[in-house]
Amino acid sequence: MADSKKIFLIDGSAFLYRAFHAIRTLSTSNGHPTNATFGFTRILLKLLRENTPEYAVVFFDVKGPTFRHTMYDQYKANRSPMPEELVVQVPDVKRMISALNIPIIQKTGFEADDLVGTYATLAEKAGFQIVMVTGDKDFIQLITDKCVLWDPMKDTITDVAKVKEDMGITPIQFIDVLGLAGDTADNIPGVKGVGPKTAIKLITEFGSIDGIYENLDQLKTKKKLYENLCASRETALLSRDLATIDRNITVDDNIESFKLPAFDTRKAFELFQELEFKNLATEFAQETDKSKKTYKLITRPQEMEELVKTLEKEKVFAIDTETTSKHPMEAQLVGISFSYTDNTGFYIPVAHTHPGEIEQLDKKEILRIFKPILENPEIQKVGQNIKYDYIVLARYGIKLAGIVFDTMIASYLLDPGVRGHSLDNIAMNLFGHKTISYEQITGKGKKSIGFEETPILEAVDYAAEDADLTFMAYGVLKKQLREKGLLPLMETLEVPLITVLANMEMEGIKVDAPALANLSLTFEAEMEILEKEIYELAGEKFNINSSQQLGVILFEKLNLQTSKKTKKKTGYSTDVEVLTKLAKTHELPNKLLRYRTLGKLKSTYVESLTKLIHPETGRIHTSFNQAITVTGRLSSSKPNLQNIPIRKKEGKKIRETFIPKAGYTLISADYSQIELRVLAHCANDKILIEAFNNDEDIHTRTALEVFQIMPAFITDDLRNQAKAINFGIVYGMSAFRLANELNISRKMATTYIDNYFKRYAGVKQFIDNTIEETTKTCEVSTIFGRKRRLDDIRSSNTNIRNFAQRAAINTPIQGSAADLIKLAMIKMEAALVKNRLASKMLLSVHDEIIFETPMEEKDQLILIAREIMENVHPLKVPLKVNFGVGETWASAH
DNA sequence: CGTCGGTCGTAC
DNA sequence: GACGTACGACCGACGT
Repeated sequence: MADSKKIFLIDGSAFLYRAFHAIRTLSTSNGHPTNATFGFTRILLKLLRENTPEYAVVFFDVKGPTFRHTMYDQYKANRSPMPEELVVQVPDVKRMISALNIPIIQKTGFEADDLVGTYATLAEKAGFQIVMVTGDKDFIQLITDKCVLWDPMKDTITDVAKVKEDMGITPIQFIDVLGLAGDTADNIPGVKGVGPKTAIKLITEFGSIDGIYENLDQLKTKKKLYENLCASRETALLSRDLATIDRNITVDDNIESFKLPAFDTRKAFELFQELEFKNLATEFAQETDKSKKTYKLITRPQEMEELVKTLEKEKVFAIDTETTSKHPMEAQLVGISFSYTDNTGFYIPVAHTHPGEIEQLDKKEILRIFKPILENPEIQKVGQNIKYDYIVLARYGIKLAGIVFDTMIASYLLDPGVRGHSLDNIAMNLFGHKTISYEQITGKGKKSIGFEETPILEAVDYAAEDADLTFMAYGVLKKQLREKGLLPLMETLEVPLITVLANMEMEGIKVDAPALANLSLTFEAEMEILEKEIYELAGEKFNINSSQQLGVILFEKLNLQTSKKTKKKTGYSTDVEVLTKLAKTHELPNKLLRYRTLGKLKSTYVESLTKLIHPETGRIHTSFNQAITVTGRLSSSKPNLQNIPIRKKEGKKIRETFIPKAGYTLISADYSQIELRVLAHCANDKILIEAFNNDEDIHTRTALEVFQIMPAFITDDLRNQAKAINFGIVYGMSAFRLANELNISRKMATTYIDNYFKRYAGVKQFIDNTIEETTKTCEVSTIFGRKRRLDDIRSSNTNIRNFAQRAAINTPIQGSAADLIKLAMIKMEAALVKNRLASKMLLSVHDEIIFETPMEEKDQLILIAREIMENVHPLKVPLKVNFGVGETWASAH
């Protein structure tokens, strides 16, 4: 038995519905529903993987009347038609099944059930073991010694023994059970008053419907049942016939045609990509077909000289470096790869520690050969995150020039909403290629080795592929950028910014390490005391850093007033707002707030900054990420220098540890109200423009407008309230939030907002227009043409839609401000060079640029920076920059 | 022992 | 539910 062949007969129609209902909603970005397709795919793949069947076939019903409708015109009459969202998925499901190379069978006038019955009979005759794959109990009648029923969703197998055990009948008797009990789903009437239980009992006793009617007298004692049976004789027989699965349809009986070939991986991949099943697409993506590729190892000087000549002639090539670290300021060069035409790549090993058979040319010699071409601005270079390679090469004395394109940034500009613009992702999206993974070469986790330790022959394909795919992606992405009108933004803003950021990263910023160490000690000492006091107040030790444990102490042990739950409702909230309230009634929350403040400063700032001081430069070198934020802002990481504290006293001490090098000073150049100025420009708002043109204090002006009082009556408090309103507008704030913020009634907040929009009518118009336009196009743009997709703005979910609406308002404002400061940075660097200044740009914090300037250059730098930054791009309002000079970042601000 | 979601806090 | 954009420390659940 075990060696007989197994065939899976799959009830496609049943799974279509089950998948549709099992998975709530799922659709592609353009709104095409995919939940049923996804669910069906999952079931099918699970089936194929867990059973690796040799034979399988999927059956579907055909729309329209069947022979059962001829027998009984009310058959399935209560069935509502297939929902439209499912109808549109049927072709997808069938394409998916075809891509997996599983045959599909359907026949006009019959249901999937009858096809399963017929093929089960045929297969049994042919000596197969049969597994019927369905959740439909009607199929029980088909079970035999060779044929079982498997429900993959519940993972239950029903065989002859199970039927006997559950119901005490044989499978074939189940037809008669259905005949008596009927089936509401199929609108099979059965006998009135007889349900499944009674039906089973009757069939167990009498063997069949015929048996019952032959012995009807025996049931006279049960009056109701007897009467019902008498009245429904015809119906019972009809129901039985309706419930009987046809096992003898005329069909093509070539079971061998159900033998499964391998998947059509390519087709499946393309379909999954089309349906936006990302994980499945990745799974079905194929590794690059190596026969198409020419990846060459270059080790001899003559070969290198030849390659250089070719690259010179080609005028544009992709470059990629292999190194020992992800951080460009620490990385040692291990190898360089190039590609100048599709499907080719060259790898030059530079410093593999286990070269194997291969002889590496001396590093210096290699760099000498390639330096001229790398530094030649006429020869164009393309890279994937080329800022990284620029920094690495710069540390080897090579100043990479002629950078014209970065595939990571291109991918980002095309869709900044997508997280992840790695070459792997890009290659997958553009070519459906799975790249050779880094782990494949170096191993994973503990056992992993550095790239320098990889044998050269194993590194070649990996390294060359990166350059190859980068070059290939360059061609496609450039075309896509052009089509979307994003090429100017790329070429005039993002590409020139690459080297500006690289230079800033390399420059780094000095921190006062001893001062940091002192802070650490001070914080630590106070935290220790607080810790003891907190345990005492709590009456026990607990993990102070665990908000969960803290919640239990505060609200269950000490019975303090609970005010709110956490966002995801996982427990009590213990954030600042809550603790501050509680601090009025209990000392513990008060101590905790202090503990949290110090802990935050110590672990997030003091300790991490200390760790990140570069051993050679003694400075801190952040990474400015150019392809992360949805709005176009930069982000900063390792460490994040864009959230160094400033607002509170303790935090300010951190900022004070950022200092200039000897003989220099720090200068901060801060755009004043850049976002509100951008808003004034975009909204073309009369009052806002007037206020900025007159260089008024914008918060005071808003106070005047909103509160409708004389200037003399504007207090600090009123100005602060107006400030909150101004900020809120930029973020799309609600009356609820404003009321909370200002501690006023919601009604009052509504009045303020109404007043605001009455006075600033241009702003109101801008918000309405933006939402309306974005709903039409699902896209917002900045002044410089940067785009962000906002498909959610059409969501039927109010929360999601509101969120998208606020993002639609905020993005052009935040994004345009980001565009402006990026351009300012580019122009500033050029100006520093042109004026032969020794000043350096060190940091950019959204609306601020930090310079390190020789004392004697101070005034000149401010003059130049003001000129450039304030005139970076003409708007309907002037741009204003405030300067601060100081011996620490805190005092420069 | 790594990953990942949740919570909290810092900046603009 | 209720204000946009980030990074990252810590906890705790979960999987290997």
